Amino acid sequence: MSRVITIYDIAKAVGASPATVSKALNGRRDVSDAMRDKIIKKAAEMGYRPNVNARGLKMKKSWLVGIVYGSDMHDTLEHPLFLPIMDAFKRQMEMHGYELLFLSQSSKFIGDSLFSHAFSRQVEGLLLINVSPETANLFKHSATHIPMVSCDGIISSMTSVLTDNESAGIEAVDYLYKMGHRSIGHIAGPVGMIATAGEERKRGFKLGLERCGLVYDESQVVTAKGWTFKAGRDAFMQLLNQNPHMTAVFCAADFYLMGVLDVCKERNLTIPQDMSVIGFDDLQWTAYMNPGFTTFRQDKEMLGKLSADRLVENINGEHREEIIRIPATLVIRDSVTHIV
Amino acid sequence: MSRVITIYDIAKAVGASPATVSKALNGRRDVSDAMRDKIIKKAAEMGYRPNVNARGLKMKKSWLVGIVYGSDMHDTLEHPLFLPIMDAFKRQMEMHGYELLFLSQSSKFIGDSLFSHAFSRQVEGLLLINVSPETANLFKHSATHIPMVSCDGIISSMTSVLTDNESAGIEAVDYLYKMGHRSIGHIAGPVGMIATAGEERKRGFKLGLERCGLVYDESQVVTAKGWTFKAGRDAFMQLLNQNPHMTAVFCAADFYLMGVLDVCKERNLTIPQDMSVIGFDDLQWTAYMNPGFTTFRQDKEMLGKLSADRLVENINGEHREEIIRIPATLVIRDSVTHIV
DNA sequence: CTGTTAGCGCTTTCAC
DNA sequence: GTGAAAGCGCTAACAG
Repeated sequence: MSRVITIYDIAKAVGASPATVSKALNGRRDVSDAMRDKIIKKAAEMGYRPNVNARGLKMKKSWLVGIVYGSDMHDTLEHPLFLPIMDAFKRQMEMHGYELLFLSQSSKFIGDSLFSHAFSRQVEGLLLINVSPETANLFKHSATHIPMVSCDGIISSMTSVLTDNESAGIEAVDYLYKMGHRSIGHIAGPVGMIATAGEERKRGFKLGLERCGLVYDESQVVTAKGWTFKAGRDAFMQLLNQNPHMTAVFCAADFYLMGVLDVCKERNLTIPQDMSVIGFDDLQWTAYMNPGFTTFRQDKEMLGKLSADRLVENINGEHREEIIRIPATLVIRDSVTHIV
Repeated sequence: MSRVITIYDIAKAVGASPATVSKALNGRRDVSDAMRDKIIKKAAEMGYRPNVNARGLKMKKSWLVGIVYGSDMHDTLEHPLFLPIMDAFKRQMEMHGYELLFLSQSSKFIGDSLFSHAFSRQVEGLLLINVSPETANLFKHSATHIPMVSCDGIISSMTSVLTDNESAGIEAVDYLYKMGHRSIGHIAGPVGMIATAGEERKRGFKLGLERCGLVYDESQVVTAKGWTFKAGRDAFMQLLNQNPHMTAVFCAADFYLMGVLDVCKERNLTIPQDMSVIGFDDLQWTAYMNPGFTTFRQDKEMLGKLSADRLVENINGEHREEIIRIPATLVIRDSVTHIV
């Protein structure tokens, strides 16, 4: 940090006092127009940059929020939702005048230590993206209260913004039903993990069946043992064995698609002729597979934006604990066939 | 920002002066052990958090660096390298005592305005991840000089940290050669884009051929018109037409794999029996395809870590402009066959 | 060892 | 309209 221009320098240059410069730069009305113009011009000329920290020190307002992401699983770092959500969040926070401090939960910084950092930097709020339940707990039990919003995961006692998984589940079944399918299976996401997405999608699946007047049987759902290819593969295998006549499967995650594909190849089942499939997340490659996969797209833009709006509301004192749901959209490609 | 504990509060509580408290808390030696213990204990008890900004104001050291990411293409937000690199960078910066401010280059904040932000926050350095050439230019021409490191892209006049693409290209050919292939094609990445990865990999391809004693012919390389599936598909089609006897293809990006797959299916070519293929990036799904794809893995951890180390060096005044290369590793799976 | 003082850059009364 | 003065929380001389 080399020699930097301060309001004192400007004051000296235009022959005014620092106070006046401050006022002019902040658009106060009690400065003559002539003086204001002169100051603003000079400031630009000298390349003045306000020292946000000094200002914050005085005003007790940092205009900084922290963002905490990631579970302990390293994989999530490659989760395609994170960056888009963060980016949308950032853009919206910028609209509100805030900037972002990056606070991932690396092992050493879990819990209180993470809070220390946040506090020491005077952050005014925290966005939690997909944090692990343990961390969430630490946060809730922390003595200090700081406005927080959880995105892509429900954390009780704070506003949570996430995809309407249940409705998506219903829509999946509905779509499959309309396409003529009557024997539908579901590979559910694991429970007890980050977020409750797995359970919610499964609930939607059941509700969808009900609405279409189909009877639900335990055998139609197999819960995968993780959000991975392998887990999907195993689950699908079991599902097929339990439902030899199944014509369609709704996967709670695109990751499972690969497993389904694998098993289908093994058993000589063609997609979509012999097996229709719907995924979840619209991962990049799903569009390029052959056939292209029909899958749900989460509205990452909205997820980030609304998280930002809620967080600002919280910061401004309007604390309300609620769960906000963003609809997912079904992206129809070629992995579901119409049967008669 | 509610009522917050300061060193004055602690001073009062233990009956010492703020200066002593400051010294004790900062591990200075000129405080009696008894007093130090008392202060530290009290501080913890009262939940004291140092105000980093106040300290920075005094010390002229913010312990903050900014991170600028993303090209103008929205897609990059889903680029699987970003988050891992950022995360590795963050962890390493943390080791050095720094925290991260998030400065994506949303359209409105390009160029000087981005600098204003960075400056106003007193950031001591900037990490540029894969920024667009235009932005890079704005940075270079900016009047203000602030230590910068470019990751995953070469920007002249600053230290750049990136994968050793050329060597990877050589290795690809070498491996293919050892597996018995003699007619090898290459789908090159587009030129003039972010980074020079495309050109570098192509250069490696040619060098590899040379080393293996194979003659290179123009027809063996087709440059894709982007980093997309579609571009890869078109390129491969052309490549096949130009080289009917080709038995292997080295793709500059995993994205191209899908296109290759597509064309192979069309032409009834089985991978790897009829066509061996190598990709680049080790995207998650490449492992789960059937067959699993052989591809290069970039060392995101190292990319982030070294970027951090170099940036800190720069901040500490050791300015050197260099290009640091990190080797990629060939992840061998089943998309290359041994021919006789 | 400990405390007093001054000042980092900024904003904000409150006189003038 | 303008400026002098005080203070945000912290640290660095420098006395004592």
